[in-house]
Amino acid sequence: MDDVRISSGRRERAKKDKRDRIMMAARELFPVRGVGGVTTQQIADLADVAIGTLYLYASTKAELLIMVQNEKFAAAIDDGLSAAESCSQGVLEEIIALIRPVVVCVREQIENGRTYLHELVFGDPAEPNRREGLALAARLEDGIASLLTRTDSKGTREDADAITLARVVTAIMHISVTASIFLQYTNEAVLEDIRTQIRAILTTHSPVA
Amino acid sequence: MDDVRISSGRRERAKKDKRDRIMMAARELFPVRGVGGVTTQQIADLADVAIGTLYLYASTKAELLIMVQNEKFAAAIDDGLSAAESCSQGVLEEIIALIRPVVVCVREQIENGRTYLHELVFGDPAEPNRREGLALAARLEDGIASLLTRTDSKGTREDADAITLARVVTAIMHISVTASIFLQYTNEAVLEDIRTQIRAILTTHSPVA
DNA sequence: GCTCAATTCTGAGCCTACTCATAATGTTTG
DNA sequence: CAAACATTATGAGTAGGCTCAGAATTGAGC
Repeated sequence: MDDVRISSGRRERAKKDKRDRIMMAARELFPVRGVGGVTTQQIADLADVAIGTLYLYASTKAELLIMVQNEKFAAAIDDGLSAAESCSQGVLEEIIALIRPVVVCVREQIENGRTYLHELVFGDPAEPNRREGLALAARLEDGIASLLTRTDSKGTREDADAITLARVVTAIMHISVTASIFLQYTNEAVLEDIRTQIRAILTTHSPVA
Repeated sequence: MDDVRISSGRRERAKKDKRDRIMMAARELFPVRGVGGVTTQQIADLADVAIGTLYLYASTKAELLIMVQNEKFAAAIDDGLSAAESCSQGVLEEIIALIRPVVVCVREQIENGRTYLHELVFGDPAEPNRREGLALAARLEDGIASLLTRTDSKGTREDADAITLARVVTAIMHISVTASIFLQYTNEAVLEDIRTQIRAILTTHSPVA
């Protein structure tokens, strides 16, 4: 897939097999015990590979988590995009509709969710899975941006502004989902809080001088 | 200070001494090598206490970092507050003036800075030093909020909105300073990026429906 | 089939944050 | 002053993420 040499069948198949087993093991263990409750050794054992091998396929425990969470994240974004589609209660609610599945998904196993978000933002953007996760985040941001441009049919807002505002919305969401203070909140309470912030940034008209 | 019993001198003094030595050791080592480049053992050695003792005074390595960074953070906020005071180029620039020292301070040793911010937001808010750090963050947010209310002499904006917007500004700053993508940027580039985002949220007027 | 190089796998071992049973030190009481 | 109690200090030990020197496997050339 990424090498010029015609790599022989057996090898490739064995590698794919291992990769799959590792992914499956991670997919099974992380949700149940949480990142902190699983050791890489346990994942290696369940995948039936040596610990060293595990680290041949994922350079980091976080990378492993990202692999797993990317799938859920992607699904949530898809849900959000179509939910936003069939929602005509104004930009604010459209954005919320888009965001809701993501917030719910991240908070479903909050430990994994917040670690995931943190690792995406904080970790090495070169690592392949992180790249993919960042691409997903970009997809989300684009979705928000297009909601902002579309509804603004009066032509008041520039496209650049929409993108910028989308970034801000993302930042708001990130903090509201990640910060410890909100851990005890219900999903709806968090969403309400996010709604308040988005409303504020969409309403403002200031003398920016 | 926090106990009813009249605790006798020697004990108290010894404790204060140790606390001070630990603080000094952390203050000396973290900036030079970065959080990741220092072991708790090294700090304990320099402070001339056993490793176990270290953990009697700081429950975590992160706590230790927070202790040290809180001081810098506090100073930066003070700088920012007075800079914002003597700046009359409109809200936007006032906010930037307020924020600039904080951004600079956090990015001075970026590893420590971003770890600090993350630990503040992510860690257990009950731990004493984190409490203090969060109080500092609140101080910053209040500063921003009051800039927003003050300049808005037309009475357009509610106080509640100002506080909400201040939270948003904080979120923007947090991400722009923490995310790996911005690591290579210069301080001014980061500030320019933050400026763009704040301008966007202050300019918008949308049909919120 | 056999040799040799390239690739992949392995797990003992390293590093470091953090704990906890025990020792040392200080304080109060008789 | 000694005994009894309370507080604080100690560092060997534990746990878990991650590495790396060597073993095992595979495919190519003959």
